[in-house]
Amino acid sequence: MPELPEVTTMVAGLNKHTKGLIIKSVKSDWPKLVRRPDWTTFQKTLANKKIIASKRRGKNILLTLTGNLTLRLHMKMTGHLLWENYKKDPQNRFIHMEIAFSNGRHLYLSDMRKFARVELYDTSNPPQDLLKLGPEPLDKNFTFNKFKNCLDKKKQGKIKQVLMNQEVIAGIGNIYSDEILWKACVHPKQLIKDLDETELKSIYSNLKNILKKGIRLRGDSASDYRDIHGQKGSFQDCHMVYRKTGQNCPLKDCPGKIERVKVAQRSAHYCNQHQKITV
DNA sequence: TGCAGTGTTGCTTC
DNA sequence: CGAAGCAACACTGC
Repeated sequence: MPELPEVTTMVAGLNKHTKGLIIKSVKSDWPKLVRRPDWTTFQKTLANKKIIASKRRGKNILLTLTGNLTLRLHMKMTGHLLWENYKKDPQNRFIHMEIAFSNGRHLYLSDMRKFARVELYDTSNPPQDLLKLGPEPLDKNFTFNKFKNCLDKKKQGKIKQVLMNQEVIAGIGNIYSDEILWKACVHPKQLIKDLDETELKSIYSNLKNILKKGIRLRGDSASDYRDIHGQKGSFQDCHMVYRKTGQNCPLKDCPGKIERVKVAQRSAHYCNQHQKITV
């Protein structure tokens, strides 16, 4: 599930522990997770490369390596990275790749469902889908006007689906979009064209605030996510709607109940009283 | 017991 | 072109 806050937390951990380390070898019991180049070339190319720094772009982890190379990791649904001496936890059993460093330490990729994808490319020639990502929502340059312009491209779209569209804004997934819309008092199926200025402003500011809160709490471990030490984040303790179907709305004095609907084949959770569709 | 549901994305189809 | 459906995989919970 790693969304922007979880990926941010992982990248911070990588920069603390793996910066400057030299890769000795790479192993995998599921080489299929490497998209390109082919597994043998991947192994050979990585050997003796140094990690210069790690960064995040959307939900992607990008490791800048020597040799003008970038190692891209996408955790998809259930992937997370684990550093040497990580905490034992049932979610940390699914190790499918191991990077050994010349100082004897290791970085592991655990992924129950094996959806995670790894890609090594020339930094000057990044994959198309990375280039197509929308702006970073926590960027200083991501102003309210930028936000409105992004949404304008999807006038007929439903707000939840548009918030999760990585080509519109990068990094938001199912959990954070539900929480943002609950706080902004907007129904997940509300069409972009029917949002008024007040609602847009509220979505914009809550989007920034809730993602920042997710980062402060080191991510959401309601399910499988763990940080690189194998430890849980705590955003799940602050869920207002996500997977709370049937419960009372936690908003002060709101008599509503939490309901679940499908939006673009994903489950959306919302309050049936203070998140109404308006036209 | 069995099958629907689960955080994401990209490919195929219409 | 865009949107919808589904596959990739393994586990949980009804």
